[in-house]
Amino acid sequence: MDERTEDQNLPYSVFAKACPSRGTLEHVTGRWGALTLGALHEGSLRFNELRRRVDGVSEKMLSQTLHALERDGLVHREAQPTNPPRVDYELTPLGHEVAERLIGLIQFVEGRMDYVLEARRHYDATRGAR
Amino acid sequence: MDERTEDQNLPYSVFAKACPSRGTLEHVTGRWGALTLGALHEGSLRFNELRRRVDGVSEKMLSQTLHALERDGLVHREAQPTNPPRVDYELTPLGHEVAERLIGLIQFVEGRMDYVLEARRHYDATRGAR
DNA sequence: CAGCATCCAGCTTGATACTG
DNA sequence: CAGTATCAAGCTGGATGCTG
Repeated sequence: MDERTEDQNLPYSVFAKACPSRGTLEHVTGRWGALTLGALHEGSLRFNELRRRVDGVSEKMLSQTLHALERDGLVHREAQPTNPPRVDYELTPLGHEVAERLIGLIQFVEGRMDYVLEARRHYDATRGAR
Repeated sequence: MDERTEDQNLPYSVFAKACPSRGTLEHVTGRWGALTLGALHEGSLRFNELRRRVDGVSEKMLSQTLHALERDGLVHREAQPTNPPRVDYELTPLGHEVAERLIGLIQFVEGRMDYVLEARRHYDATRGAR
């Protein structure tokens, strides 16, 4: 059944369905999670700044993403009880570490896109045109 | 000018909506993509082996995932024209490099799950119970 | 400004059945 | 074994409207 849990006897394994790390990973690597972490890694931002920076995100998704990241302890929410309200979001130390690794992965992939696109061209030429 | 515009001048940026790296990243970090890369990083596997290893994946999703990764040049498909057919999947060198970074991220997060779970508990206690 | 609640279109996904 | 085809269901996510 779960031979996988055997060969990787890690405390929390994404390979285990019921493991909470699966969820956190998805918050981190999901489209909006990744972009949000990327944006906040450069500095703290307010809600609407973030919304502009992470272009294409809706209020709902940004709000949802921020809640998930905050709940996971990756983002800190600083609300000032002023009027109009001002809320700043920033990464926690852990959030920064996660963001660094994520950005590393992203930049690695971006740096190989030529190779990837070439592979795609080849794949499409061999598979499609036959 | 904001840095996003700069980003868009860079070769391939996930921050640009229309950039193909966004797609590749999603193949890599998506649930099945990540698990598939993780499984294959330990060695080549046949279709049904993979299916058993990546527990919970349906034929359709595995097939789809494999195609996407193969098309991106991360997975190599080795089909033998025997009967019954035998097909082996293995990571390409690039696939291994991507997998390593991805696994690094995953293990980092897994290693901090105690912190994350504690953050969740705190968040739920402060937000939920009011 | 900073959000939450609601609705619903559509994409993703999983089951099932079938092919080579 | 190694897939493809099809279809229904469910979840994702965007648009809209409203609150403090």
